[in-house]
Order: sequence, then structure tokens, then C-alpha cells
Amino acid sequence: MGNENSYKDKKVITIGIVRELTGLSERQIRYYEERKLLFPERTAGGSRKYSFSDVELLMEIANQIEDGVQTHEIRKEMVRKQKEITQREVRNKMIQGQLNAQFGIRKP
Amino acid sequence: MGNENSYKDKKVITIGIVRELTGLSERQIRYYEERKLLFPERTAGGSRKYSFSDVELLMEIANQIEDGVQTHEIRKEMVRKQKEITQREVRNKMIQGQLNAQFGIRKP
DNA sequence: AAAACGATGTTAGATTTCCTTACACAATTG
DNA sequence: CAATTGTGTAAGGAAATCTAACATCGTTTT
Repeated sequence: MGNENSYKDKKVITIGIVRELTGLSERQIRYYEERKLLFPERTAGGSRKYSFSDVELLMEIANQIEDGVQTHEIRKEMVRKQKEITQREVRNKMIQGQLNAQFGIRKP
Repeated sequence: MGNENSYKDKKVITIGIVRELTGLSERQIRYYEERKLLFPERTAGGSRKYSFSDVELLMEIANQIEDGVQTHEIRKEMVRKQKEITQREVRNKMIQGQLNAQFGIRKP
């Protein structure tokens, strides 16, 4: 269940490299953060750190922007998708709870 | 055959992050490069860029050093292993060539 | 023993990278 | 028309990185 996605999601890439990888300007990258489309971490000194997932996300964002979609719309869709995922997880957890109640608890 | 290793081998991590990830000092990281144990790329401005593979390699190096192995020995072993791999590849390529010669060429 | 080597720390000064804030402006939206 | 959106650019400062050099100290070689 836990992903061996250790690399893809690790926040280790500075904004300059992200610029190189995506072709976006630093201004754009920071702006999309301001619009709450992605959430880089920070070094102790305050520099942003991104993951490969972030890079991929940025490229998708860039495509949507190019198609005339506004950041606000992009965000709405992202939140919607995330809610879906979270709800599925909650449901699964509940089902798991039921199963544990029925079969998981053995008398000693 | 080609690895979907797009992330692991991509050189995108600056030395400060590598320091955090490995616990080594920047001095050490640069020194091991001087001893030809790893080969970061550079940004346009000259900053070093490492991959996750490099980070893993650095941790292995750190272990060996701790065991009293010298960089020179580490390098010899690395070269040996690499030669092995290369030779296997050459062999495979030759075999592939033979197979193509026998079966790959069809008359039209 | 003296000299050389190996591994690492530290310092210094220069350069690069990154940060925030602010202003500008064109295009789109309400 | 007023507000919002998306982006560029500039300024000034702080953080991160670079190279080169010198210092230390343990180990190896001569």
C-alpha cells in the first residue's frame, strides 16, 4: 500500500532547476504556488524545494493555462479530485474497521 | 531493457540538499568527486547537480570510508564493476547481431 | 625519521541563485 | 468600466555555491 515512490515525491529540486525542466519562468512557478496549485517545501534558509511530481504537475498546469483555463478553475478541479481520493480512503478505512470488528478480534 | 529510471538518474539536486540527504559535508562530497567517484553535472552558472543515484552512491562510499577503505580502492572496485557491466553489454550486442543476421533480415 | 599522501575542516572572496516586494501592463472577466 | 488574471521586470538583500589555499593529523612510503 505504501508507495516505493521515494524519489518522485521527495522535495529536492530548487526553482532554477525546475525552470530548466519545465521551461516556465520562476515568476510563473511562484505565481502558481500563490494560487495554491502546488506546495513546495523550504530549506532552512527559505529556498523552495520541489519534487518530480511537482514538475509534472507544473507541466500539466502550463498546458491548461495554454488552453485558456484559469488558475482558479484548475484549483477547483484539483480540490475536487483530491476530495474524491480522500473519500475513497475514508470508505476503505471504514470497511476495514468493519472487517476487523467481525473477524479481526480473536478471543485469547 | 531501457530503464524507466527517469527520476533516479536525473541530475537535479544541488549540493546543499545532497548534504542534508546524506549527512556528509560539502567538503567531503566535492572531495569524492575529485577522487573520481562520482560525476555531477553543472548548471549554466557552474553549480553542481546530482541525481538520487549519486546520493545512494555517496552513502555507500561513506560506509566504505567508515570501514577504512580508501577512495583509491573504492574507485578501483567501481571501475572493475563497470568494466564487467560494459563487457556483458558488448557480448549481448554481439549476440543480438548474430540473431539479426540469421533471422532478422527478411526478403521483401 | 622525514617526506608524502589521504581525508577533512576552515577561511576568504567572488559569483550565482533565490527571496520578497512593488510597479507595470495587456488581456479577460464580472 | 472596474476588478481580476497572468506575466514581466527591477531592486536590494540574503542564501547557496564555487574555487583556491592553508591547516591538521593519521597513515604510508622512502
